[in-house]
Amino acid sequence: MSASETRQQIVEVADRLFYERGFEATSFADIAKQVGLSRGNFYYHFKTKDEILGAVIAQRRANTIALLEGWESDAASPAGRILSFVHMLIANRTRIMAHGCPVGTLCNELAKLDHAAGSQAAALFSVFREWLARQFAALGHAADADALALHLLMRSQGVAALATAFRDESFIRREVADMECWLKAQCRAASGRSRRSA
Amino acid sequence: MSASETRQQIVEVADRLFYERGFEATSFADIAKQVGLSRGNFYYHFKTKDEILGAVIAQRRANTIALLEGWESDAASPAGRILSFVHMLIANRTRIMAHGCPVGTLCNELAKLDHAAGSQAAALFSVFREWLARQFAALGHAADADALALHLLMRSQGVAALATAFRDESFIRREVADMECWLKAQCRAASGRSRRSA
DNA sequence: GTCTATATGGGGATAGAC
DNA sequence: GTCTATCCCCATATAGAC
Repeated sequence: MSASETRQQIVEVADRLFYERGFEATSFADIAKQVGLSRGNFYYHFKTKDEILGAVIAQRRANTIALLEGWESDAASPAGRILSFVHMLIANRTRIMAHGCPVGTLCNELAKLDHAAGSQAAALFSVFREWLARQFAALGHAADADALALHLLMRSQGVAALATAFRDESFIRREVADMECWLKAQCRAASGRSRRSA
Repeated sequence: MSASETRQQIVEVADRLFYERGFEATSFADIAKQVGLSRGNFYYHFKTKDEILGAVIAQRRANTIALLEGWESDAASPAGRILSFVHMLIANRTRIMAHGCPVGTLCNELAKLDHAAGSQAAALFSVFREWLARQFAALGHAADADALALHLLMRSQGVAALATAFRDESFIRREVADMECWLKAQCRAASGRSRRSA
């Protein structure tokens, strides 16, 4: 197998294990075993654990950007795009109830470890934040687009955290429905304002 | 020093370190050092790390119940009591921005470790949940008291998660203000309903 | 590019002297 | 109740043969 293919496999397995078990709890041996590699050979591809973490975060960032671009082309309206974000909670509910939000839990873990990559992990949130802010701006909320983006991110994080603790799928669905209501209210507020100013 | 005093000191130090650094990342040596105990002597008080975790969770549970009882006597109205809960985010903002919510981050970590104590940690959420539900019921929201309690818990978790990632105090204050608005709306909805049914 | 063998450090946990 | 000394395991990381 070529080096780049092996490297890619390592990153994919590490990505999954860091999510399912956490960064610290995942050992080189765990990753090497699932890739089908000896521990020794592992170091040919990655010198340190932090290097793998950096590659995993970079891949998550690229995947996130691709995901958002997909939503951008799938949905015509800003509101429809924001709904795609909200419905991610339902689409990924099983994994969320088992392991939480991949971004939120990684940020929390790295914050506690005082790890240098903490800011790069937090930047994954920024990718969502800026994309959501653009959608809210397009919706007519130019002035408070960032605050609305953060508010929705906040809700998704809260839902993920409690869904993990209580393993309650109906809670997720109820809160998603509440976010849909909230979003509709934001749409009305924006169109109401534009009518008044017209 | 008496055994019970030493034990209590161990639990307090472990509680703090589990919060600040995480459960797995905290070693016996870390705790022993801060208590001023040798590693060997440590095992006189606690046989396993899980035993310490159990004691820490039990203490957190007792502290939480005491906290809620304090709010119960401090504030006369259910709305005032709920506000005490909401304002906890501001009172603890510095620690939250550094290490997240003690309950949420512990639940997340234990979920990933597939640790047996995960359900006991989640029960800490239940203490808040049931207390909040009682306040909402007293407010006149008997039918959806639990859903409202979960909704507020969800928000506090979301705020804690993003506050840790972005270290943004103004975000916390803005979302707390939004929760106050939401709470007022719930009060109006309850009193409006009771007037109509009268 | 992959392997085995190994160095080194730290973790949890125990035994037994004081 | 506290200590030192020690065991064992597993972690990251390296060296060098193939």
